Amino acid sequence: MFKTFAAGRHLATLKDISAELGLSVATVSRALNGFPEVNARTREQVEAAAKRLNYRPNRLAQKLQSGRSGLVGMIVKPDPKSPADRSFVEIMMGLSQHLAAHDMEMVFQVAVDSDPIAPYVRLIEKNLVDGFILNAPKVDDPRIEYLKSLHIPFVVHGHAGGHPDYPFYDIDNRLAGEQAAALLADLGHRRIALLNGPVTQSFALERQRGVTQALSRQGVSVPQHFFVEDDQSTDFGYRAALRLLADDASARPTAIICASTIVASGVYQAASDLKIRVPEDLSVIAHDDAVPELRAINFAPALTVTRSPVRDACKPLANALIGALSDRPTDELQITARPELIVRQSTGPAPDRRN
Amino acid sequence: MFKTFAAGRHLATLKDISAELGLSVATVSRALNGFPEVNARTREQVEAAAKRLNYRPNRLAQKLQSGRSGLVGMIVKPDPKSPADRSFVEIMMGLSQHLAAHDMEMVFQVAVDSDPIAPYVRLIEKNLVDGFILNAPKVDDPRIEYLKSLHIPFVVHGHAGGHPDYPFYDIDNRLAGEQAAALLADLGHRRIALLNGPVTQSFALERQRGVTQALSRQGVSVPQHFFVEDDQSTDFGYRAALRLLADDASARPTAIICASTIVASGVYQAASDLKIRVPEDLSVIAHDDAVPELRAINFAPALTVTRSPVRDACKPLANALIGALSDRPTDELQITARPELIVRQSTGPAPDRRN
DNA sequence: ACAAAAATTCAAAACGTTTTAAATTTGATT
DNA sequence: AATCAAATTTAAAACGTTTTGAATTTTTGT
Repeated sequence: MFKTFAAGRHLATLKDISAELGLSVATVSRALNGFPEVNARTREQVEAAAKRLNYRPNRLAQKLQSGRSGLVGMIVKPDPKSPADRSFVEIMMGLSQHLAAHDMEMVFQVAVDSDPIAPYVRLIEKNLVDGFILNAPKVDDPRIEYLKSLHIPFVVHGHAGGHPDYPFYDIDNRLAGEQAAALLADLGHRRIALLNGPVTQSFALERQRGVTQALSRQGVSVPQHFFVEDDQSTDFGYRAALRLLADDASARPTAIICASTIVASGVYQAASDLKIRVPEDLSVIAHDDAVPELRAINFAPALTVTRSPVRDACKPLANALIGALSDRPTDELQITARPELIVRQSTGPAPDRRN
Repeated sequence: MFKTFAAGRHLATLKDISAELGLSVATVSRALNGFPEVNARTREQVEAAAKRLNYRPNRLAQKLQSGRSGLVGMIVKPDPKSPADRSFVEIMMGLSQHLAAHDMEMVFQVAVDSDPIAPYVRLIEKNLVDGFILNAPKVDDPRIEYLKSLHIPFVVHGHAGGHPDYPFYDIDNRLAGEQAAALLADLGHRRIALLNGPVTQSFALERQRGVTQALSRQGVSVPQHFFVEDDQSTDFGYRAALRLLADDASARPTAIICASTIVASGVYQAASDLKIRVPEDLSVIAHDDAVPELRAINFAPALTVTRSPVRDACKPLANALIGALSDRPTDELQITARPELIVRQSTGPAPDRRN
């Protein structure tokens, strides 16, 4: 049998401190909040008493007064097409840590609604959160327009195309595509396939642009059906690779660019099933978010990647969110990180160039 | 450039409604909260006005008054030994949905501290949450003692051994172990190995007990080194299986019980590398949480499992938490679910029994 | 028509904080 | 010692809600 939350204990309040010291509540509040006008000795006493009584400000009362709650919302929408996609977890975990360092908390919610903004409305109308973290933005994401129209602070992991006027952290997905395609083209590959995420997601669109750009710069043109898009599952990688590699050796791709290590593992499987050797017959390169599940270095042969750890996004995102909450100008809070090209054993010269 | 949260809009308050109708704030509050003493016509008017003005109660003000916030905390501690363990995600996502249906929210936090209760203290002292969801309890988990001592409501996914006097949802892990071991023993297996989770976690301890119990009932005894425990990674499954199966055919296990499908996939890999056939030379059975990442049915051969979907826990857990928050007696809120034994193609008669 | 009872509404206090404007104390200057 | 300014502290209001106890209105019984 449980007592209610409040029943158990009494947390010290400003009033307790003020009673203890014979000061007014106002002075105590100011002392603790570092106002310049309070006497140095008074401040010391107050701080000592606060520590002694184990005082913790009541966030809810603060918010009631100030309009700030120290809570930020993160709403994730599971994609029914790829229920195993847990890319948000990394961000959530990292962000939560950095927010905690600034004494903020994250309110988490799963969106089940089909209306993309409904869960945001819900949280906003509850008057609970100061701002939001958005992830996996779609091209022209309606959530962004909505939050902007309400002047509610938010930061975006990724960005939604165009010239964003909101804070975001993103990696240079176009560059990642370019790096991968350029590496392969330099190795003599001419039939290069791309197993991409859905191009309604802006990261996938950018990657595709990067690949296309690098290829056309190098004068390589590939058939349309070499560009495949779907969820980012191993299964997708497996099936798509099987199909592409079913053609005879003169028509099938000699290199595959994968949206993720997850997809690449499917490609490895397909190649192994078809007795196609990596990298002799087929070069494989993937983009690597460095999530712990599937590490590129553990592939056999070790996987060549364009690498940009998701973890890297967390601190800048937390800082950007805090900046946005305190009215700092947006343009200071826009970060585009460069992926790193790491060449391992899964890429090699095009088959007709060997020897 | 962003305005602060509050700057943008004005949410209707009780005062607005009371002004609109010429009533007192108190009456409006009562009307909306279904108090019996308000006149039926008045209530109608108030409800109409509330809808018209799109009134939403300010949760923070409510909490300030009532001591309830409608927020529950979930704190997860990533295990440094198995950084890829994301078993909490399923619970988080499911629970968040059910909580939302009751107009509650989940505050999420990652624990970095080595002190297991520190993050709980933090959240409690902020005076923010009404209760907690605990997951992955250790045997005699200190968090449970702490929360009980403070009379703070919580529910546990899993349980911490003994005769719990707190609300929990757990599967019958001992039964799962028994089912698996009994199936194998019935098939004639005598050398049965167990790749378990760490027995400091109570689920793993229970499974082990179940296995031991079933085996001793059937008069089977296995060498100590057949019981292995570690994180629940594919890698662990792979390495442990390689080691166990390295012995010659008369000494090595003829069946392996795995803590999860993840571990089983490592075992399959090892068997494949050693040219040991499943199920002819080796039977494999795993416990299946039915997480979307790795589905037992997609294994080749399809994996025999004891199955109990994590998802099933979410609704009972949400209900239990809500019950705990409203002082319902604990014993109504204790649920132990039976796993289901699903025999597929990865288990068969012991090799010496074939034909 | 009048008092008593019941039904309904109200004003005010409370929750814990911040902030405004005013009051008090201290120190310096004459 | 009196005056003025600066430094420090205070009381009170505000945020939006619920609840207490009292006040008002309506209904009932005679």
